[in-house]
Amino acid sequence: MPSTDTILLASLAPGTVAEPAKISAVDRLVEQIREFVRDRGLIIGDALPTERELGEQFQAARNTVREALQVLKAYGIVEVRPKIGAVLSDRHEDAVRKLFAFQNDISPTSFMDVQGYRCIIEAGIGDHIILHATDADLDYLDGVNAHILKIQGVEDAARCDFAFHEALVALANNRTLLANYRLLQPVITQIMRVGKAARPVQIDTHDAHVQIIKALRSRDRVAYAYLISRHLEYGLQFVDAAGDRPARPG
Amino acid sequence: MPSTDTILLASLAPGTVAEPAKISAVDRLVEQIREFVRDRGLIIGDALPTERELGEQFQAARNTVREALQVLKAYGIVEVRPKIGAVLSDRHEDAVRKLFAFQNDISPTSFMDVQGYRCIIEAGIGDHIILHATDADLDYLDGVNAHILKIQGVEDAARCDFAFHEALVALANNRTLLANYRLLQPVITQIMRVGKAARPVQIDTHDAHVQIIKALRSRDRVAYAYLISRHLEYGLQFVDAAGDRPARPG
DNA sequence: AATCAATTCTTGGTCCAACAAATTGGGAAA
DNA sequence: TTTCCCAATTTGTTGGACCAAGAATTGATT
Repeated sequence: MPSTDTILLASLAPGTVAEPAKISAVDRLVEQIREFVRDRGLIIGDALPTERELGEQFQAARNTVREALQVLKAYGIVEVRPKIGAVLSDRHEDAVRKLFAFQNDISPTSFMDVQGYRCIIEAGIGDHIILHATDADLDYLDGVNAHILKIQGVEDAARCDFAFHEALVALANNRTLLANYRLLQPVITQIMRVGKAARPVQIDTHDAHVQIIKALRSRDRVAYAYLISRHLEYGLQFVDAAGDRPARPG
Repeated sequence: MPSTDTILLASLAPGTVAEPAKISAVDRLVEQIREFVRDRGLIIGDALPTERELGEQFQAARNTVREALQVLKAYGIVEVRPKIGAVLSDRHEDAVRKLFAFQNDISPTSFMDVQGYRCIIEAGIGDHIILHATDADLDYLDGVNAHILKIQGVEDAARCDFAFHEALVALANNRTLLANYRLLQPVITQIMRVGKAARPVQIDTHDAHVQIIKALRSRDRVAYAYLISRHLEYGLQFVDAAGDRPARPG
């Protein structure tokens, strides 16, 4: 109820009104460099010209170029190594993820919230998976799931668990959804770490996944929705019990 | 199928391995400034010290401070106004959105994809809305919807339309979901613009929304799922026809 | 005394020059 | 040919300079 009050204001507010004139040299450079990359068709791993060359080419001082490169670096578009120069990077998604992560500080309530989100998504895509997934896809899911049993550390277990659920979401065959789900990777794996630290539950997790895959194989959407919900709520119990106040890293 | 091949590799890859030593002065400054903000309990709108003062306080040259500020600015944490200085900003979400936006540049396929995502989400949250939404919430939805008829421009119409769907998603009562949905705001409103430019469909849109709200009022989840799906597919037709190759802005 | 205009001062925006550190490449020596 | 060392190039960082614009102060006028 309180949240709904702010919705209209937030979305009807002027929002991002682009200021017309007065573009700073740094912002201009950022755009020019991006154009440069686009026009030349540069690809991941290719190196940009040196800072001095960029400055000469775009009529800007080296400091200005450096400020622009810092922005590009923050965006995960380039990665600059001493002596080599700035090379095009594929860390863009990481940058988005990192940035997105600092938005929701990890707190018990956000744990619950994220788990609720997963429940909505993963339960909701059942029909789509059943529609799109081939037997080969489900075999692949089995393969991913099999890794879980072969793993020792909590960290690796969490990563494997996430890989399974990520693959599940991927089967809905929607890039936007997958991208959004991946944004939550740090938070989700954190939830998994906490859960798995409470007690070793690899076997339980594996079995739950097996049942979920079985439901998908038999195209049983009701069973799938039930099993995935139960599976997610199961994990939530541990979080709720053990992760009441998760230690803040750093 | 091709996408699934990369999933495991992507998620099992070493990922973000933090380089142990050799933290740059700029990164150190970024962290120090964030600490400074935390420790002082500074709030949105508060001003940071001047660049010269920051440099003196943290033993760094002004150029270095500026590079750090560029990073903070890219993150949407600060907004620096000439003469005023750097002030704490709440544009963090905008930064995430902007960053997320230039990942998927708008193409017909991504139009389809985003619309598919919306279908999954908005149809999937029916149960949650029915569970959580009060009559007051639905009245509020009616209010948002009413704006659509009073509006002329395509831009405003798109914004209003988005506001309705955003409010709908908000009723699922999950912050994570809402944040994720909001990330797509630029893309979604773009879709709406294209659709509404094809022909003025305010009345159709309004009526569809009315029906959706009615379904929610009567707690009819089947009707809701049907209506929302049809509504989204309806919009998709226009996109498909008119927005085959949407003009690239800029 | 109050108000308004002019001046000064502060501050971000940009540029320049210089040095340190690191890595690369080539050249010299074995 | 191989190995080692030195020099050159490039990023990282610093300090300083100037400009433009806005804020603050000061002064004049009513």
